[in-house]
Amino acid sequence: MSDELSPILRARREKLDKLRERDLEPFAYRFERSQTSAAAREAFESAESAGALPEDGHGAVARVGGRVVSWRGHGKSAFAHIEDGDGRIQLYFKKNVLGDESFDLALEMLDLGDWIGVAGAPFRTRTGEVTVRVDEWQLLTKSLRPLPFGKVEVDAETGERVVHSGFADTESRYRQRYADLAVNPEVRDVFRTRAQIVRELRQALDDAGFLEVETPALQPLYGGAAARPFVTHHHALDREMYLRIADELYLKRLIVGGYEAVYEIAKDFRNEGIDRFHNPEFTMLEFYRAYWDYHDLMDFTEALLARVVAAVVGGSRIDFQGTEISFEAPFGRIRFMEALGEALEADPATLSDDDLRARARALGIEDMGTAGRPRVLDKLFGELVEPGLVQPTFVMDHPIELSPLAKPHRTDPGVVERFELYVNGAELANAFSELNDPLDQRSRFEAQTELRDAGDVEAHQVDEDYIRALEYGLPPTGGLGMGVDRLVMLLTDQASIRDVILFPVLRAEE
RNA sequence: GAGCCGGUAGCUCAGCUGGUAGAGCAACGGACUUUUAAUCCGUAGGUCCUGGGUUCGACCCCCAGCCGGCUCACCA
Repeated sequence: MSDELSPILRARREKLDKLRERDLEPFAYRFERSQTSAAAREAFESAESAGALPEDGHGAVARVGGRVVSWRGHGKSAFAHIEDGDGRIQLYFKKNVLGDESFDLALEMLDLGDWIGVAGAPFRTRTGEVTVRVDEWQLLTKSLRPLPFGKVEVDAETGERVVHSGFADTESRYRQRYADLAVNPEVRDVFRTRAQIVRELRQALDDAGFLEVETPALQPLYGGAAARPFVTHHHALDREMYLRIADELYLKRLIVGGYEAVYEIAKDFRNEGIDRFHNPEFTMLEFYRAYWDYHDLMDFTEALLARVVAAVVGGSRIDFQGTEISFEAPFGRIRFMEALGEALEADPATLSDDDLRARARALGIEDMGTAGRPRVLDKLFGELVEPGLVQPTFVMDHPIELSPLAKPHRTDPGVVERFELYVNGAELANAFSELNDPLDQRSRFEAQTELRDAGDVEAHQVDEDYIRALEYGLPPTGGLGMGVDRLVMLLTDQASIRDVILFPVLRAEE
């Protein structure tokens, strides 16, 4: 930081110096806390309702710690709130209780943002708030930079918190997430819910007999999705390596190895654009189960999401940005070509490539000149059908060229046994009956190679080792990938992926 | 990558037709021993995102750039 401190920072440094001059340690080593703020309040209230409080109305002494988040001085007394992991509790500093020295020190030295520990007896103020009368206090950490606190107003009738002029600048909130979290408790709640969602997913899979595994994030070849990778270099091996874009091919190798059901919740990395649905690193759940096909996966996915939604929001319905979404099974199921045919009011199979391109152009889709037929179908689908898929819907049976790792449909030529789950017009999961014919897999990879040679940087590479694994024998297997961040967005009602990722990728600050 | 919007005090924001920057909160000093957006009196605080240009004069107009948001493009 700069050598010239702003006056506001200098004032705090001066307090720090004064504390040290008085041999008061501004950065303590520990604090013996007896209870959290919430526990202290509950203990007082239960004593109160049991009629167990002494004459003076004060409960048993509590030792609580936290960050000073508000301060209202009244001369020879002061009210403050501290906040800990459980919430806020009011403190009452009183000169004749603390003594002149301790009281004056608090007035002189304490700032919003400081961490303190206090010991004192809880009581109920005239206005009814459970409050700790501070008998002793101790500075735990001096804050040298003011946190961007707003003023919190609690509506007396509804009990709702209204924050006035808080910390709102999106850029600063993402860059300084620590400050965002420190002053916006509802942001902390989002990430608690995120942890709950991941925990629930994990438990559901464990309960269903899946084995949690870890596969390489650093890979010699990347695959399992169509995306540009991050490329890095291993010095000792002197070779290029890639950050994974998906776990898929490794997880299926494990099914070859004899595990019947595996899953992984991991970061994937894709070297692509950033917007409110995409962060370059994101969390993906993938699971694979022997003997299942994509119908089994759909049934399981419905149950999995129902369980998570029930655990997190307590029901089957959520409100997302003003839209009600129901996760009640069964989800809608539509077939890719049929849905597209309805939207086009014509059977896509009977339309020529030129017809399809003309339709795309009519919709304002550009750059369709070099795209192959499946690609055009995909674009048309994205434009015409996807936005309407608000309630959870499985889109089934995609064109084979779009799905190099999926098994051909058992009766319908030209398509594969695949589904994508759409919610609120966005893709949440992608799954298929896994292609387990190594000869077919090789020719699919080779078709990808042609796309690659034609300049498609996202086309698959040929993974010889993966084909070798398939040659040993992959049992019939169903596999699914789900974007965990997007699920968290839905269940926490956040419109941007950056609001469910603690430290989203941003450009350099300078 | 394109379009639109934004960047002014620590925070939230205002700033007219171009005339030399303001409020609330926070800070600092003072009053106040049950307040809670505490209140009252006073004080201080600015690289107006950066760099050019136009002008007697630029927070304001023009050009270029940086950063962020949204939309589009991209994206299994």
